[in-house]
Amino acid sequence: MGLAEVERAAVSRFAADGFAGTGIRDVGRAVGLNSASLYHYVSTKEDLLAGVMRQCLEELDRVATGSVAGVDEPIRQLIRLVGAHVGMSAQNPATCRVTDQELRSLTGANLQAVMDLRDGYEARWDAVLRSGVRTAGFEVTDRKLTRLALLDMCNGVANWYRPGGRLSIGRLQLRFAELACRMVGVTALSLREDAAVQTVRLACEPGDESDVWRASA
Amino acid sequence: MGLAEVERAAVSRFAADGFAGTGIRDVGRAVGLNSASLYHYVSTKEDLLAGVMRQCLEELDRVATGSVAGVDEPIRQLIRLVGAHVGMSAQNPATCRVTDQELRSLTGANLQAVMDLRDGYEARWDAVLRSGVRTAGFEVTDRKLTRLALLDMCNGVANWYRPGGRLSIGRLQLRFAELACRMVGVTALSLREDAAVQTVRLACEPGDESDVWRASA
Amino acid sequence: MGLAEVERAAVSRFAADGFAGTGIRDVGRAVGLNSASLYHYVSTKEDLLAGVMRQCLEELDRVATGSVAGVDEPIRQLIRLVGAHVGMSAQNPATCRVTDQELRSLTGANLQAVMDLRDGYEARWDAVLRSGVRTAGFEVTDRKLTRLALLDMCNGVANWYRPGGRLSIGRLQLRFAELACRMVGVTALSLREDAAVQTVRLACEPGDESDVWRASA
Amino acid sequence: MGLAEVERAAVSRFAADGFAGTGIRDVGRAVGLNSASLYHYVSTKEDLLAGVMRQCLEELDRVATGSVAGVDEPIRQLIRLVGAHVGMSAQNPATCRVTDQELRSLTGANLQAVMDLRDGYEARWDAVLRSGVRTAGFEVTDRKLTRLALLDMCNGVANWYRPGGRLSIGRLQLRFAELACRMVGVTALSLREDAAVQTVRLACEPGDESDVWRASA
DNA sequence: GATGAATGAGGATTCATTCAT
DNA sequence: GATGAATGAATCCTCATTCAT
Repeated sequence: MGLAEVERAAVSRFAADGFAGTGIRDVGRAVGLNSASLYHYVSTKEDLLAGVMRQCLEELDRVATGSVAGVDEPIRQLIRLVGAHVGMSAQNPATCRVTDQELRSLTGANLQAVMDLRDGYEARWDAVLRSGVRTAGFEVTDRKLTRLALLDMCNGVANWYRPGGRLSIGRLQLRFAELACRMVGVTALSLREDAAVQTVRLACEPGDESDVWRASA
Repeated sequence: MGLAEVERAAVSRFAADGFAGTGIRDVGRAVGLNSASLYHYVSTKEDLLAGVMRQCLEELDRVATGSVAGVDEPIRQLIRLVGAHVGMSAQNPATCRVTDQELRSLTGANLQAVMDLRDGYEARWDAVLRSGVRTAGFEVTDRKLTRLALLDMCNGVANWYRPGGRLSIGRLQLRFAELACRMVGVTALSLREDAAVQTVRLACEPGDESDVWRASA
Repeated sequence: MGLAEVERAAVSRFAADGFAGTGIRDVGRAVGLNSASLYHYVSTKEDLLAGVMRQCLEELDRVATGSVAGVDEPIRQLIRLVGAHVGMSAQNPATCRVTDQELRSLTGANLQAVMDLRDGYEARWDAVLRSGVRTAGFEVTDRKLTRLALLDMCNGVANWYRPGGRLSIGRLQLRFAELACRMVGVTALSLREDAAVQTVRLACEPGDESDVWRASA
Repeated sequence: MGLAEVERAAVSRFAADGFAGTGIRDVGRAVGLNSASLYHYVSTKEDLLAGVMRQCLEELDRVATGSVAGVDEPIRQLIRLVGAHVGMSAQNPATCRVTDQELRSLTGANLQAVMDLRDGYEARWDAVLRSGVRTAGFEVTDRKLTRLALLDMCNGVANWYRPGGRLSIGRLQLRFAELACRMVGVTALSLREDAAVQTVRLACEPGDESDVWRASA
């Protein structure tokens, strides 16, 4: 028993019922711990949330950064960003859902820290789009709008993808990269190599045995 | 004072803090009513939520249905669906956010009813994609995935669009329709006419004076 | 049922078990109210305490001020201060005990407000001693120490006096005034008239039926 | 590390925040011990309290008994009782405060034992007053009331005296003895010798470095 | 000696809801 | 149509205490 187990249980419940809709007792029940015992591993319900959100965004940033490192062509960078994001979302759907939807549940320093991470990450996408428009013939009418559309599309994956489902993660990355390329009006030559960004399963992502997906029908 | 005011207040709070994170007293405070008085207009907190979700989905379906009625070409149908969805999302962002995110807060008959509406609506998109692939040369590798990507992209609008912002709703519809066409690999001839689907402001959508957007930074 | 009843119950319990030793449910039980219902009358447990402490100190100050108004001779002023303090303590023993012992349970603005009241009241005693020493032959070796000894002696009344006991309040005032005069080395001529300061029962002082005294043995 | 250190920490916290307001973890933190480790030295939080109260009352009784042993004149006995009590209070203010105020926190056998000690001690004062009235011209109108006034006055010392303050303990004893003599209407001849009763610092009295006095302002 | 882990009970406070007025 | 009063259940979190290590 340790922090990781607690976080997995928490993410599982938060993803299913939302942060506000989840009681600390629910989390406890999900790890097989008295609600009081949780407080050996965690200082506050909100800190528990903030912890997993930070892990998620930090890993996302790390993967994204790594994936575009040493790659010059903007279209290949874009494909890799999509691959990274989709890979992370598909491999850690619960954590990503929580990270995407529970900003409003944070306050004070937690909120600030997570918002900073998110803003930094989004800036990375914006930079790729900008250079693509400038030097690689991206046909983008409204850069900000395109960035939002791309990110919302990719974020969606965490809402419906189930590990072990019909599509493999590799296929998913390929398809979304293809869509992204079309959205910026560019035909890519190296889709297959670039989209397959390797991502990891986060320590806080609940295992498949959890019932996160029960209520989604 | 009437049901509409109560619903507006409720949507405003639900959109800002989530259903579980909103107290019935918060809703009351937002309409200037004692929490007990709310129960003259509403039978239950959950019913209040279910009511606005139903209104939203029913209007969405009505607009979508109307927009494609009498239109034969699949690409024009798709453009109109996008226009309808984006228009609704931009004109009723709070309601659409709530509708999109609070399925998990419903139970029993409420859940069933709303899920049925949603499934019907999504089937409509699927039908357009199917006929597009069959008869209009849509380049769609995976139909279900494309539908999800399209809908997630469009749903995203409700998360960041602010009425009176930089972009008019018409522009927004145009841009998103353009993106959608690219995603299905088709060049449209009548973007401008088809995308501008007329949508209404729902009775339950809170006015601009509300502070729904405060915490979104 | 109203705030006064709640305060009486609270004072009764606080006096018996201390503020920290009293649960909000205990207070509720003592008024015959669900613990949740208390929050219709009171915003916070600490505010409940602060309220009664302020009432007590304000009334004490009012009585003391009134008792010395228009009286010139310091010894008569001293006798009246003693009469006022002893009268208040005897008529409101529970409230006075709580006020005397629970400063440490207050925080922030509550603490500041009550400390200001207390300091103002003590300054009044000091002023009488000073003028007594200067103009009325008080034999006081150490003024501050004498003030502390006098006040501690008078405060003690609230710890053991029971309304309806052996001594009437009038007798008590007389005896304590006598002791105070001796302590400052002065023989008073008008003990009987001056000591009998009229005091009131506070709205928050619990009635005799309460079991405040149970545990004192 | 030993029982004494634990008791010192406990007294320090109890004096500052009260018994009920002090958590066992607070005590632990104050000795640099895990809360579980405290239970090697102590069987129960209440027993910890009872232990220090007993030490205090036993030492008080010992000092008082010793101080009047072999002294015949009631006035000299009274002076010595005052000297003993004031000396103990000034040298062990935290312990004496706790002992004076936390009777209500004891139960069962602990309560009985401490009440017996206290009653025995008070009886000693009463005896001195009685013999003073009978054989030494004490002008005491109400013996019980006088005893209470004397003891409350002396007990007060523990609430405001700080070791190393303006007054030495010797001075303090002298002043209080003087006040006591006046209260019983007798002029003493041997104040200086009799008042200077030697007292000890209890093993459970926290050192000056503690922050017991922080909140007293 | 010391501690981390664990827990049932209870801390203050808020919850959605009811009902008499 | 509106509200103040009331409540049982639940909220997050802390309590004193135990025990295996």
